[in-house]
Amino acid sequence: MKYSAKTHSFFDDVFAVVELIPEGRVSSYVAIARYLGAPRSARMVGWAMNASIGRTPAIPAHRVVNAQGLLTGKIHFSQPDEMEEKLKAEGIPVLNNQIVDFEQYFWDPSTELKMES
DNA sequence: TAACTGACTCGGC
DNA sequence: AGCCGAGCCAGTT
Repeated sequence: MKYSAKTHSFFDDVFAVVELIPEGRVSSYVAIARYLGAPRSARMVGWAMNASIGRTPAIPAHRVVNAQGLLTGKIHFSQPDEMEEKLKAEGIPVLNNQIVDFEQYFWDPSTELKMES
C-alpha cells in the first residue's frame, strides 16, 4: 500500500506546509487546503495526515486540528493521547480534546506565508 | 474504469 | 445548543 511514493501529489504539498507550522502553533485542515488553492479539500488534508504517519522527517501532524480547534485526529496516532501530550509539551493548552484559546495559537499559512520569496 | 472512502465543513432541524 | 445530512476532492481499491 505504498506504491505511490514516487508520485508527486497534493499530499506532498500538504506535508510541506505542515512542516512549516512553528512549534507552539497550530493550524487547521481548511486553512492548509485554502493555502494550497483547494478550499474545499479540507478532507484531503486530513487524509494526507493519515498518510504522513511514519514518514521521515516526522510530520508535525499533531499541530493540525479542525476548524474548531478540536483534536479530531488524535485517535489516529499510535497512542491516542500522543497528539494532546505533544501540544501541551509545546505550551498549547488542551482541554477535553479541544485547544484552549484556539485563535491565539492559530497559524494560518495564507497569512504567514502569503509572500514566499 | 468506476465506485468508495474520509484526521472536514457548513447548513438545516 | 446539539445532532443529522449533504457536498467536497484526491487518493485508494
